[in-house]
Amino acid sequence: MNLYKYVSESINNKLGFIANLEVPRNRAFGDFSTNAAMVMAKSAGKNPRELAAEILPQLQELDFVADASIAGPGFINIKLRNDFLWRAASQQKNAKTTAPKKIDLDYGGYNVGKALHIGHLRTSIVGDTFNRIAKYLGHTTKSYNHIGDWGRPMGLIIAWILEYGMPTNAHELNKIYPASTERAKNDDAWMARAKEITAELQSGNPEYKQIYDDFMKISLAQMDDVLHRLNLLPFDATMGERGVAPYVADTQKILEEHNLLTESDGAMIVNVKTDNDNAPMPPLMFRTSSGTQTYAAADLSAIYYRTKTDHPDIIGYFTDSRQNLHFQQVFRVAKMAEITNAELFHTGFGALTGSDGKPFKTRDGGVAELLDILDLSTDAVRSRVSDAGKKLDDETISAIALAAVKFNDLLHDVRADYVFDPNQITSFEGRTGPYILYTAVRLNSVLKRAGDIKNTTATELTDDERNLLIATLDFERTVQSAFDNRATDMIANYAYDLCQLANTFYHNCPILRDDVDDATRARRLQIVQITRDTLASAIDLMGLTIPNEM
RNA sequence: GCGCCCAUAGCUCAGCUGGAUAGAGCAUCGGAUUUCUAAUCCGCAGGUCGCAGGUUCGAAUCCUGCUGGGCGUGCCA
Repeated sequence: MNLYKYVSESINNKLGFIANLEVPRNRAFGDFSTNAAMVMAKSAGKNPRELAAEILPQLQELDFVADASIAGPGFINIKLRNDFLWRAASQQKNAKTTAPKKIDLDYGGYNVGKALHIGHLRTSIVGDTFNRIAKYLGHTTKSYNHIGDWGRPMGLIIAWILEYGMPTNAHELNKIYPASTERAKNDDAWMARAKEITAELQSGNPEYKQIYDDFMKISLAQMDDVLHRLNLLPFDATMGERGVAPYVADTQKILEEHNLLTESDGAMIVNVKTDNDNAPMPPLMFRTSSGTQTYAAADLSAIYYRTKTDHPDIIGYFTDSRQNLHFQQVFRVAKMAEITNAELFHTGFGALTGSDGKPFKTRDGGVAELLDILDLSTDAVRSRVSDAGKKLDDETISAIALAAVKFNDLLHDVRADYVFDPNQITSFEGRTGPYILYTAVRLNSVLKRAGDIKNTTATELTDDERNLLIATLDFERTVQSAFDNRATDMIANYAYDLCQLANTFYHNCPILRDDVDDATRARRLQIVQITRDTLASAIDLMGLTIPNEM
């Protein structure tokens, strides 16, 4: 049950007034507080405290209110009845929306012929978690991996392969693009050749197409490997620049019908600047002067394709914030040309920086590869396990290591830059993924030892028990809020807060010890079960798995 | 130049509904288990919420200006 929503609506119905329900920072004040009296006081021309005294009896009539009192400038603090709390917490959670939507999600966006690097971490993890959140709420999603598989990098790679031969594995393949780009910097003829090959590949040159198909296989296998290791939901479609290429002509036709396309310096552009813009708003480039497809054309055509085939209510993108302007342009054109009616959103991530505030680089100055980061974390877990004299299998070690990386990434506000510190990834105390999993393992361990759990009732609850139950009742609101705000970090922060309360409870409230009476034991076991189930749901939304032991 | 984003404890971050004494983790220091997993728990200490104004009964939160940083600003994707 969404406790907050229930209490808030009940109070509003009772008072016939939309009041603001808050959770007091200091829990000693109560479980909830409302500023209704303070807000109403102004229009009523009354003193807030006097008004609070008038509405207090009405609130006390509500069946879930154990106690309501006036505090400070006119807050009304409410304490919930224990039996109500118990019934609410014992209910099956149901966060399903009453208005399910069709949502196309675009994240991942990997590049063919390049290793996945640290920059792909957020789009993968945050996009995947958002997808899981949307599904949890009952929406229908379709996830697209809009891969970079048709642009100039393809020409650069093919040019290299023509000269030096086909790579046999991903490691070799990944070296080609950087090498070829480096050469193009000082070799204009090489760059011209790459551009030419790109244009010819796009217009169907069979020789280039064959080479392309060959290294594409290596690249797709590499992507699958990473997806698997990150425990991401499989993409519903891996369809990128090339996949939408057949729809560019249709899209172009629509732009022409709306008289939006103009020619400029040999390129085809759409002017998107309006008189209201004081921001720089360059035109959207639909086709380059050398005749190649642009990424804007690909994204527009993707919107066209998705609208035609999926009829989505929402199309959402998760990429880094450097593409903010790009998506602004694309969205404007999509609306100007009436390509879609769907709500379009783009969530741009901040960068991962080093401790100097500059984009994160490895010690040798290179870009950190994603798999290297997972390996780093795995090694740290392994040595910690062996230091502690524990024996855990590889699967468990991988699960813990992955939790460390993913949770660290999910924890931060997606819009802000955050400092990426390898030491933090390999430190497992406090607010970390391993802490979350450890808590779940502890709770599972109690349940396993306890055997069957019978439902019970409770009217007396200790503070530790109450706080924990109330926290579990905040889960549905958190998921909804994470969805509304596209803020996956809310899930991670919620999970951490829940774990803190769970560990405090665990420490202070013995359950299976001999000196615990039956009623207390039954009550606490049920609390453990409720907490475990809630935590497991949060862990699942983050795409983590709970090990059997830690 | 112009635009967007960011600035909270030594460090990393919450505070996404404008509320009461601004919260965590790490690091430092001090405690707790012959006990359901110590990757845990409890405590001490640590803050002019970048600066200056404004709106409000009330501002870390909203507005304006400034400073500092990141990113972007038509043929890379």
